[in-house]
Amino acid sequence: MPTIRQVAERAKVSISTVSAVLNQSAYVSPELTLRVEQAARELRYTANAVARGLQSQRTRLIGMLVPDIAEPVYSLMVQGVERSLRQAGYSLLLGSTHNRQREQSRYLGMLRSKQVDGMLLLLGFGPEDEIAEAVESQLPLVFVAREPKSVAGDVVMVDNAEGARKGVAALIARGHRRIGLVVGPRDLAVSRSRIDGWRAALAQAGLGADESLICEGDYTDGSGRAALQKLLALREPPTAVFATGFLMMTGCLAECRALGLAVPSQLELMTWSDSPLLDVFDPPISSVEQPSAEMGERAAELILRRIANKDLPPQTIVLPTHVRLRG
Amino acid sequence: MPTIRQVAERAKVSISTVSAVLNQSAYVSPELTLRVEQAARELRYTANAVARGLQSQRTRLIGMLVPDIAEPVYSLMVQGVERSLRQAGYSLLLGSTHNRQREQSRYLGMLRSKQVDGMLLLLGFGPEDEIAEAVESQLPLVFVAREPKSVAGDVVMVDNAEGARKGVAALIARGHRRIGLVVGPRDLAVSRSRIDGWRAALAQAGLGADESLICEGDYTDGSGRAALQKLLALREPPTAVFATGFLMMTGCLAECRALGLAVPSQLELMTWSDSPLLDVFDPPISSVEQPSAEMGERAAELILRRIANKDLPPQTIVLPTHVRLRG
DNA sequence: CTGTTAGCGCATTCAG
DNA sequence: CTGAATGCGCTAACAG
Repeated sequence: MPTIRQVAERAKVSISTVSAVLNQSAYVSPELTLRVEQAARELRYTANAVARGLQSQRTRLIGMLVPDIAEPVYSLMVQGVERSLRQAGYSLLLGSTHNRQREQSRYLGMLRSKQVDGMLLLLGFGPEDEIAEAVESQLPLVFVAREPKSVAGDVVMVDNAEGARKGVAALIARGHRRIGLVVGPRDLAVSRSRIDGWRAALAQAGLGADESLICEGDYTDGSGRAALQKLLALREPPTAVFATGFLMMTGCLAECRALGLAVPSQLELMTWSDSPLLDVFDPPISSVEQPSAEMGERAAELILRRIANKDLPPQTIVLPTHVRLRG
Repeated sequence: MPTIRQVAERAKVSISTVSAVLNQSAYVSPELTLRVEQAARELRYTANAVARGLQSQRTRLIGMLVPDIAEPVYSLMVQGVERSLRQAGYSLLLGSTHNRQREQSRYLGMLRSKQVDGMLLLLGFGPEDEIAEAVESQLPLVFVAREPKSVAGDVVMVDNAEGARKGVAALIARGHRRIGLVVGPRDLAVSRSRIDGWRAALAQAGLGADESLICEGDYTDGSGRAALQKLLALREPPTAVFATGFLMMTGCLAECRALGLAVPSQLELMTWSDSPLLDVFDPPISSVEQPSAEMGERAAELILRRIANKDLPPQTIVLPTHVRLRG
């Protein structure tokens, strides 16, 4: 790889002149500019971003941690983030935590050491203090689809309680009285909010909230299958199940298949996802839609904004959810 | 962020001693080792990977370019790559090219400037010379799901011609005689191979290959819809359509829905994907499965191997495809 | 306006 | 076995 020095030698100027024309950071006479540009082209010179990063203390790197890249909701968010970042000339450093505390910590350290200019944290688990530390370290940070209670940072989210309430209310309006809820781990605020929404909808309809209808999963399809088994084993099984994750829903669906249960006639399914696949496949699965790709875009915008100005007050963006009834 | 110098001062040793214990690159007396470790812990010291990268000329960064992160096949590959890289202590720099030549060039430059230790190129478009240049630049490079003709590099792929042949043969075995083919752009070797496979299957069955049954798409669902429209408008429309991309298939399916065409009874659909969703949804869509996640893993292993030893002979890994008949 | 110089944080000689 | 010195490639003062 050619260095700036080689370009300078070839153009017969000093390295600072080369730097000046490359960064347009100072006036350079047209003829020297031309000589430099030509030399750079001939050498196929590309500035070394590592050296530049060391000097400027900015890497133009944004770290992003997601639970699982292959889950449609997250890949949509990643897509949105990537789109915004690329436009702004930033690159994306992506990591998958698989909802594991250990992986998250490890990645947090890795991203810190790589000197990312900012981080996007999706639905992180675990002790708030580790996160709080990251916040205090002044590193620009945006939480996505997470509800940090203790820390004051930038957040992009949807109103989980309200979304769940609307979804369950829609199921009630369809005549369901016992509605199972498959949520993620309870130590996530997101899960608790959704449970609250489920309760609120039932209360509004004057229905009791049978806690045994709540199943905890870990967003894998396996946990979805297990949850459905548990729900169907109840003395009074639900007639509808709201599985708040795409894979957990497909797990439920697979279990229905295995049991020969007709969907939605024998058991109605609802999920939390905005995958366009729900429109083209049977059985019809209603859903609470969140604008995942847009959340990613907004998160990227937020982090860039904060990088530009660290003193901005923390901002929370709450995007709307929509109930999509199908079938 | 604390620097190595601050750690040294706090531990009352020299910088090189700190470096030695942190990298275990030289013997340091137990007591000094202890002092250094404690100082590092107290300061929450994390080595600056940028400075280290500048010095060592290795960033432990791997760049990966995919056409579209949200396409299931690619998110599976990304997942596989990320899994392998993380284990090896490398980070993933991810970019989406949207099958656009411009974006690909831009990213290629960006990754070069970021001094990635290696690159994973998925199904890249465009002039081979740009790619060839990257190869000649000695930068470790692995092609995935691409068939570079001119260059000799590491490759992970599936046998596209054979996969397509098997898929079409299966459709023929089901009684179909006119089989539409929706492929990606013809300037991709992958597409040409699949067309070859389609032809081979027809030839083996003694059927003519009507070229008007071949539609070119761009892997978006919109292009899938358009392709199906075109196929159905033929004087003699196909009874089965092989859409060689997940989104192109869902596009076809959406169009069938819009037209009230029953799948598979009136029109059978086959796709090229290993999305587990195909197992749980209706209508049954047969598929030619490729092990996408594994391709990602193998690609990551290959690039790490090459980084470790640049002089290894180029290797091509061809993974098997499987026909999954559904419905 | 252009060239010289001093670090950015770290790893790595080489003396001591 | 430990510490002082050099340079990775680049930017930003500063001097000329």
